[in-house]
Amino acid sequence: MLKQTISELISKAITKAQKEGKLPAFDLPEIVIEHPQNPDHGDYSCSVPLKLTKIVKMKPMDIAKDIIGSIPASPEIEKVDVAPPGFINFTLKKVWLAKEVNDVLKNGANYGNINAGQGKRIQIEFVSVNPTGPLHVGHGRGAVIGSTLCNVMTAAGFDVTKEYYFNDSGSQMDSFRQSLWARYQQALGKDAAMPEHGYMGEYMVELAQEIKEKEGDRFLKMPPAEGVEKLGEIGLARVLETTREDLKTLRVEYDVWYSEKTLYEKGQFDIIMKLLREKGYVAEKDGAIWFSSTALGEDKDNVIVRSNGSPTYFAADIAYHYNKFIERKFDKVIDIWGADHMGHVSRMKAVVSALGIDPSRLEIIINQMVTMRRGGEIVRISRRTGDMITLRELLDEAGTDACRFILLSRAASSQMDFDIELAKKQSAENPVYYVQYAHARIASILKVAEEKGATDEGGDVSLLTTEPELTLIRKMLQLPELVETIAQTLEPHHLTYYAQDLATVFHAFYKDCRVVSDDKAMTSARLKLIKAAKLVLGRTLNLMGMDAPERM
RNA sequence: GUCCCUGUAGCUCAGCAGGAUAGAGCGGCUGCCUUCUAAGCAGUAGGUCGUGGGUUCGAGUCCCUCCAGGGACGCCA
Repeated sequence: MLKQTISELISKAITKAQKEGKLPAFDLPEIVIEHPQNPDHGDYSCSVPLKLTKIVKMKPMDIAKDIIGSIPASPEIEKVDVAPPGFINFTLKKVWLAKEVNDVLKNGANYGNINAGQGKRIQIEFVSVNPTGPLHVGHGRGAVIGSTLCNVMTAAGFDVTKEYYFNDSGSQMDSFRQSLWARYQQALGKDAAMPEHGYMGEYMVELAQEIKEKEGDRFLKMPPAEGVEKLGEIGLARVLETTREDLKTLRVEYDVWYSEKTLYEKGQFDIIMKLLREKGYVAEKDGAIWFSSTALGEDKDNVIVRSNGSPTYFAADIAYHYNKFIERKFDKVIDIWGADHMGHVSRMKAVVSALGIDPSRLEIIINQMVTMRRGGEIVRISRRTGDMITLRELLDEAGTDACRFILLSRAASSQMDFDIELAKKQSAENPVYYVQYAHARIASILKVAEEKGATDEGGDVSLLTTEPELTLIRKMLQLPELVETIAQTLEPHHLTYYAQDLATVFHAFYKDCRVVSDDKAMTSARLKLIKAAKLVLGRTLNLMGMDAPERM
């Protein structure tokens, strides 16, 4: 990648200048290369001379001059110059830029891939909602961020496992079973009260009705405990199936669906209890067993086994992370949780280090809440009261691509508004259509070219010299850089901005440059360019999990 | 009360490990279709980056105070 080439060029130049005695000795700082906002400042810039003033005690402009004096000529770079107060600016050769079109075409659908991950194994767990009811938008947000991040990490050269963890044991599951049991009895015309903190949503009534129609009253004929258990199993399977379907519609699919229950059945829970006990992180108090997180700097200790003997959600998650790091040996684990899990972050990191695992191998992304609006009015969403807008409803109303784009377009750490009326009403003006339109437009030009017998064969890309053409190429070349940035920062929302930028420069090119014309040589060159642009646009949409339509 | 996230244009939000004149979309206003898709393009208006200090060559970005919105503080998950 060019960014890296330039960075190396500068560090070599500094070393050379040091050897020649122009610069004093010091350890090389990290050389950050960026794109100047003002195109007059060239294609790439570096502010390292400014950073060096503290260490070197020279004027930044002088440092910059010494550095560029030691930069050799290279095939990519037209000129290197110094600009006050101490920037080094690089301008690329137009011919080199134009030739890069061939590189994009050569890489095809793989363009943008890099090898930052070097095949390291990484597990990304996201959504992981209790299987007790339908998904809502907040879950959708985690799903879109997670699946997009998976796509990008794969492109960045990591070996990614996409995983959904479902809590099929524990007290919420009990509550689900009891609620379903009550609704089932009601569906059969019996008088039954809902449990106190039960799932009050209408969907439970529908689920009970559905089961009644398929299975009849057979659960009532069993001993009550068994009936609740068997009914619960069927209900759980049904909810999981719906979850899977909804996510599939959102274009989110997993490699592994991981059951909490198995952590007890297959022994991971016992192992972590033993390990924590051996390491002295376990205390007993009030009849319960606690993880001594305060010993690791936490605010408070946390219960892992209740006084009634049942393990907590925290205990299960410890066992699950033991499985991720120790048993399955992932190099890195990323958990994507909703804002309601914020309190869970620091104790999870603490317990991971208590197990002897470097906590920097665990990354946790918290996605903030989504506020739903219908027009100006805020709609509260709560699964337990059942007052909610489901993800399914949203997908049906606004479409997968529009939903994905909106949910992806904000940093995970920002709360966001999602106005359903706007999403529906504006669907024709939604940014996603702007991007897809650029793709469809290219497809349309290619079709016209084909009809007229024009071809890109033998096209000479060095004919591409005008600003709209070169601006388009420059933007295309940023995709690999973006993949690298996202792999580092774990912030996939930048893709939506890049996609819009790329579409904008294409539309500007389209306005200024006629592709299919009487000039055969130019037609061939530009056909190459737009084929490459189509690939990059398509890849960007593909990374975001969206369609790249041939016509609109 | 303690901890975490957020506060940037009328609205919704970017601003990538401090760097050159603070950006986009939507909305407002003015133009552009006999030419490959006008779901488009060009132009224009709109900001004391919540407040007050500090760090330094330089702060929307880092530190502290305060204000506002949201979230978490459970033997729920």
